[in-house]
Amino acid sequence: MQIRVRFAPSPTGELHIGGVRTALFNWLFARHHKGRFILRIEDTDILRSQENFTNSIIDNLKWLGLNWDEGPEVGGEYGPYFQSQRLAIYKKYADYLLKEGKAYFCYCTPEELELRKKQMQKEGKPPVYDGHCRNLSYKEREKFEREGRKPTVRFKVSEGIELKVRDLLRGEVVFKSDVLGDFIILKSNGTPTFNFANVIDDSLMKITHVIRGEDHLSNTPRQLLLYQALGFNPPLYAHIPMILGKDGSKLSKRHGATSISYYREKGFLPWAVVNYLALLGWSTPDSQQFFEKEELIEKFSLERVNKSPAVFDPRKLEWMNAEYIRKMETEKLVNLLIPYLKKKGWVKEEIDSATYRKIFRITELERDRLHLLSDILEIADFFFEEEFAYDTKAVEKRLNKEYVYPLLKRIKVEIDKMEHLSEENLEVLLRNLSRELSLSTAEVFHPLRVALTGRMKGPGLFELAAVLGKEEVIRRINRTLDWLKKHKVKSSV
RNA sequence: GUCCCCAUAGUCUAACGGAUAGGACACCGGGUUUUCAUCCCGGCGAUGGGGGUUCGACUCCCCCUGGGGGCACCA
Repeated sequence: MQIRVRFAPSPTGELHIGGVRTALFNWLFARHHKGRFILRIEDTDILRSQENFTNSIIDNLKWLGLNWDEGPEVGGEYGPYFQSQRLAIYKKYADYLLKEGKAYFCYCTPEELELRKKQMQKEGKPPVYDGHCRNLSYKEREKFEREGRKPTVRFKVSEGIELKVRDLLRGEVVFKSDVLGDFIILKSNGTPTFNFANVIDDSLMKITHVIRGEDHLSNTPRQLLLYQALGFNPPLYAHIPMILGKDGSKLSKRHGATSISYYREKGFLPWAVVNYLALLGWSTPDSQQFFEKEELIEKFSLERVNKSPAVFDPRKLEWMNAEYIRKMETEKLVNLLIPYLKKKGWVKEEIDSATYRKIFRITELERDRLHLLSDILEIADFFFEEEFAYDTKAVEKRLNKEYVYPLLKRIKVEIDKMEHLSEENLEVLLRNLSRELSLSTAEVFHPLRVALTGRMKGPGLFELAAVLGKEEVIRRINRTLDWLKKHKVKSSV
C-alpha cells in the first residue's frame, strides 16, 4: 500500500513555525516511505481566509523545499485541493447523513448556545450541545424557518460509547462520547466545519496517515464517529507534540516572530530552518545535530518522535544558521548576500566583475561573523559607505590618546609613498612603524582600524585595508584627522 | 469547570529494567588572533514529589504536583 499523507493549512494567516514543523514531519514521512505528500488548502472559513495567505503559504513551502506531489499548482487525481471548491461534495455527504437520520437541522442561535454552555459549565458538566433541536417536530421547524432562521446541520452523537483513538505515538487514547455532544458539520452558510470537511477529504484523497499537532487529539473522536457514519475507514493517526514559546504556552505572536516569512527575510537559510525544526520532537539515538537532506529523509521515523512538547529556541536556530553559513561555498553565499546589498543600495542592480570580486572578498572576510544573512548590513557598512560614523567607545578607547594624531599622519605619509597598497606591504609598514616609534603593534593597529572602519571589531586590518585600496585608505585617514581636530580629541591638540 | 496529553539541566534531547545519566544550544573560564568572530580546551548544570513492583527503576504501576491542549456556525 502506498503511503499518502497531507499537510492541510488554512489560509487565515501566514505559515508559522508550528505549521512548518507539521508539514516537515509529513513530508519526511512521505519521502522516507516513498509515498505521496499532498497539500490541501482548508479555506472553508470564508470570513478569514485570504488568497494572499494561500500564495504566501505555497511560496514559503517551496522556499523550504517541502515539495508536494498533489495539490495546488501540480494538481492530482483526487482534486480539487481547495476545500472551497469542494462544497458540493460536503453537501452531498451531509444530505446523506440527514437522510439516514444521523444528522439533523439545528436552529439554535449562537447567543442561545453561548448562554446554555455557560450554564453547563457552572454546573460542572462538560459544555456540550444539549440536543435542543434533536427532535424538533415538523411544525417547530416550520416556525423557525418562517422566522428566517438559517439552520446548521448537527451530527448525532450517541451517549455512553467509548471512542478509542489508536495513536502511533501515544497508544490507545479513550474518550467517552458523552463529552462530545452533537457537533456541527455544516454551518448555516452551507460550508462544512473542520471536522467534517477533514474526514471527507482525507477519505476521498485516500490519506493513510494523519500526522498533525497534538491540539487535534481531542478532535479525533468526533472524526472517528464521522468515519463510522459515512462508512469510511479512518486513517492511522500520529499526534505530534506541540511547539511552545519560551513561557511554555502554545507558540504565538506574543513570543515574537512566528511566521516563516520573517525568518526568510532575516536571512535564515531554508535548510537550517528545516534541520532545526526536525530536531523539535524528533532525534536519532546519538542526538545527531546536522543532517543533509537525503540523510534526514533516510533516518526519519515516526517511532523516534517523542511525546512531550518542545520549546522553540530562536538562539539555537540562529546558531545552526550560522553553522550552515560557514559551511557554505563562498560563491553561493555571495549570491545570497547580494540581494541584501542591492536592497540597501550599496551595490547597483547590475554588478560588474570588479564589484563582484570586491563582494566576494568581503564575504570571505566577514562570513564567520554572520549569523543571519541580513547581519551583513550591520557589520559591513564601512565597506560601502564612505561617511560612516565613529563608534563612541572606539573613539574613547582607541583614538583619544596623545600619540594617535601624529601616528595616523605618519601612516598616511608612508602609505602615500607606496605604489600600491597590499596586505603584505601594509603589515610590513605598520610593524616597522611600531618598532621605530616604540609602540606595541596593538597601539598602531587599533587606531588605524577605527580610522578605516569607525569601530573596534571587524575583519583583519590588512585585509580590509587592501579591499578599500590605497586612495580610499588615505581619504579615510584624512577624514579621521579632520574629525579629531574638529572634535578636539586629546590626540589632536 | 470538564476531557485529554505530557514530565531528564534555562532550552532541544540520548540512555534493552543494570554506565561516573551521554550529546547539542545558551552561559562561564582559558588558549589562539592586531580587535571581534571563528577555532581549540575546560567548567557550571538534570531524572518534579511520594508511594509501590524488582536483587536493581530515568525506564514499569498508582497518587500528587506542575505544564500544555481541546471543549466554536476557527482550523
